Amino acid sequence: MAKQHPRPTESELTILQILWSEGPSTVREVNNVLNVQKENEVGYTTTLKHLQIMAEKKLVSRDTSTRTHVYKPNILEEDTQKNLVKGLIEKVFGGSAMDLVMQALGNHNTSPEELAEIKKLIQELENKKS
Amino acid sequence: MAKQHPRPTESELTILQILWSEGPSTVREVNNVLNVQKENEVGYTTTLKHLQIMAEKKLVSRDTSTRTHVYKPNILEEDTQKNLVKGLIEKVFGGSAMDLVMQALGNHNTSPEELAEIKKLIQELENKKS
DNA sequence: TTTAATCTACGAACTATTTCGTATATACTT
DNA sequence: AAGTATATACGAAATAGTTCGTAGATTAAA
Repeated sequence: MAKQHPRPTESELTILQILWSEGPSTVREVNNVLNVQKENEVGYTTTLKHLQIMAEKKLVSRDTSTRTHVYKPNILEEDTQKNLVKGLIEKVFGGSAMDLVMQALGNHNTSPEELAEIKKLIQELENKKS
Repeated sequence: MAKQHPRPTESELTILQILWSEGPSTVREVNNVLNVQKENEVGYTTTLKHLQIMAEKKLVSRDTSTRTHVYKPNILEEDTQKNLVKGLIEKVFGGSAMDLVMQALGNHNTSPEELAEIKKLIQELENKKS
């Protein structure tokens, strides 16, 4: 059975995104990324604190062998997406994955190529069923 | 331009679900539903307080003409779903609605009928594009 | 080697959310 | 009418999340 990590908060999710896309990073690096993408400055120690708490929660692990610690995500981006989608489906769509899909497709621009890809996936799912 | 309601919290969302499915309800009624669906009892005044706050935030409106107030949702379920999906796509799927769809389809059981319905929607979207 | 820069740890303020007790008013029962 | 049940309002404790200042240690620069 897989371990049960607590659900990341908003801020934690933002930081996880950075770690997923940038790879293992120092507090300074994470903080820099935060400050280019956000309009409102985030203090260095704020980011530090977040990462420390995330380490306590085991959302990240860190290498403390050098003075400047290096943090890396301890959970997979895909698993996190999966959990959040699952939660949303249960919480807001009465358990119907399809309702969410319809909503997402209907209200957001999706290119013909993407639609084709989805069709391919549906095809595969239909084959698996039979 | 549409009005800007604050995003409902978890608890508020739970209560909104009840109002959407049950229609205009009293505090007592909402509280009863909460207590059958949840394992842990929720105090009456807790539910009352939630609804009062939600009224302040304009998430619900209430009829106070009788002693026992009647609350009804002030926002549409569909709009709320739309906002939450939009947020999730931006926050967790890098803006790609398709990634969310793939995730949702891949990880949850979807019946052949539902898949057919999604295909129909895709068809419509493709026609619209051309 | 003194000074400046940078790092972690820690505590604490501040805000948001959740929960409920108590007071007070109103309606219902007997 | 007296007593019980039920309603709203309000305050405030309890919990969770966010933000940052300050202290002390370590490294880099002058």
